[in-house]
Amino acid sequence: MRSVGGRRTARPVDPAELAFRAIRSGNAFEECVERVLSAVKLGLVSPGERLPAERDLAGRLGVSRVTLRDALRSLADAGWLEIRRGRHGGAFVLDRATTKPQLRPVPHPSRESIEDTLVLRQVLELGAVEVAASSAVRPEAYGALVVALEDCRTAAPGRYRIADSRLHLAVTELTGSPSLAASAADVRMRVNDLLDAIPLLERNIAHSNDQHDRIVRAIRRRQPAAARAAMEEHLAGTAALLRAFLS
Amino acid sequence: MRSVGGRRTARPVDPAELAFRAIRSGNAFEECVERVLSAVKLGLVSPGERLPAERDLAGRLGVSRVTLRDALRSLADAGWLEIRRGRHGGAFVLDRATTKPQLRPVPHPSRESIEDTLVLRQVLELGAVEVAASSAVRPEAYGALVVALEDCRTAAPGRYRIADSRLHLAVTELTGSPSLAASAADVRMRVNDLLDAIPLLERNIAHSNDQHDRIVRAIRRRQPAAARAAMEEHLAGTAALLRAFLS
DNA sequence: GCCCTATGGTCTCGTTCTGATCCATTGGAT
DNA sequence: ATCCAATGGATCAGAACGAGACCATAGGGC
Repeated sequence: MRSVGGRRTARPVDPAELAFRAIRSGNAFEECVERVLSAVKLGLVSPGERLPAERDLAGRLGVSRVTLRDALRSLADAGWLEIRRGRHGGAFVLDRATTKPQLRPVPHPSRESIEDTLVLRQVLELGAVEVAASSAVRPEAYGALVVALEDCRTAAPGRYRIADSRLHLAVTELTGSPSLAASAADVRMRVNDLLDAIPLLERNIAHSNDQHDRIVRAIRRRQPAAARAAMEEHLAGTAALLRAFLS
Repeated sequence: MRSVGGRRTARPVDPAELAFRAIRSGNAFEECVERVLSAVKLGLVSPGERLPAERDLAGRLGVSRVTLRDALRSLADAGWLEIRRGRHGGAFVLDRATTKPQLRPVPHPSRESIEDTLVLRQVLELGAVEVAASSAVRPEAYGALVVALEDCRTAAPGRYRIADSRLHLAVTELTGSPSLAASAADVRMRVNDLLDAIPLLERNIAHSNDQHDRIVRAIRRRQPAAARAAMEEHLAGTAALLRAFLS
């Protein structure tokens, strides 16, 4: 926990702000766009794959079909999806979607906001990798992990961010805790937004892949402490990068 | 991490379910009731204290004043709040609110749901206590922690649950990360709902208070490893209790 | 005693969201 | 060739929700 402690002069969170934080971050339409876009950006649906049918997806998201359709159409207009009709139709993720450059230049995040994100990520991902490495799972459950690892190694630079996200999420999925995986996915989106603001160096990718190897190996050998240590080192690298570039 | 690993045969989380989980858990009214009730049940507002003014609170929650008022009125009808008009009026938490028995007999939670909650809690609270113990904070920041600790020691049995929640949240607030504190508050509510289903033993309370002492001492001495170990033991106790009673 | 201010109480209007129904398109099964 | 099933496309009535204006009430300052 060296990477977080020491350098921070934390101001405690105000209980009132904690209790009465916002319930709705926007309207249903915007939240739908956000959610579907996240699924693409996190590699949870790959190019060429189809989203669930509108009626099904609207049900899962707890939103009316009309609202969902608005969101899908606007994503299609923006070049992320292609919507096809008829039997075996649906909303398909376009190939170019994965290499789309960031359009909206997001406002510079505050120092507090960056720390907030990094601390939460550290807690969730360190905890998750430890749980993943200490749970008893059937050997074939590691399949997704291995695939994601290989994907990171072979991914073109433009697709690296997605492959990396997919691998990290595969770790949290191994914990078997849907809530933990969901929280990790949320914070990973926030990290990705931060990462969009800084350059992606070839050298860092190679380094990351070595660390990924160590992490996955420790998980498969069921060595929680080693997995945690490897993940800690991995996260510290990104965190240092972000702190340096965004302050 | 012994308390979680080993006994579980985790089934990995389905990526599609992760990506397309629900956006809205209910309507705005219900979420308002939920949120305000949480604030009371978690001890974030104490009996006799006033909630923020309607206009202010509605703004914080991102909800219209009409909707918020509906929620407040229904909580007043249910005996949680007293609403007073005029200058220095507002919604005040009633004293009896803290000892209200659980009304709705919640459906028996599934085994998966219990594990989900316990795993997430373990990850968040262990991570938080480690961050809290390794952060540099001004000494007076520990004030809330000490008050909450003392409150646990002196609380009547009917109020113990609230004092305990307040202490655990004080730890997460010390991390300085609003998102982490918010996630911890959410999962703590889920834990409390589980705890409502099992008896509260005098012996367990005494034991818990000893562990609370150790945790707070380690935090104030800035010993992350000791704090984590103490918290791990503390959480394992509750987890074992819940697993035993709810299966 | 009067007025001012901070609060809850009420009303109205416009927007968003939902639920439901029916239509259009496509590709496979018979 | 025909039918059928699985999908997207379109529309509408009504409920939920939000923004704002205005009223009512209580307490404090002058």
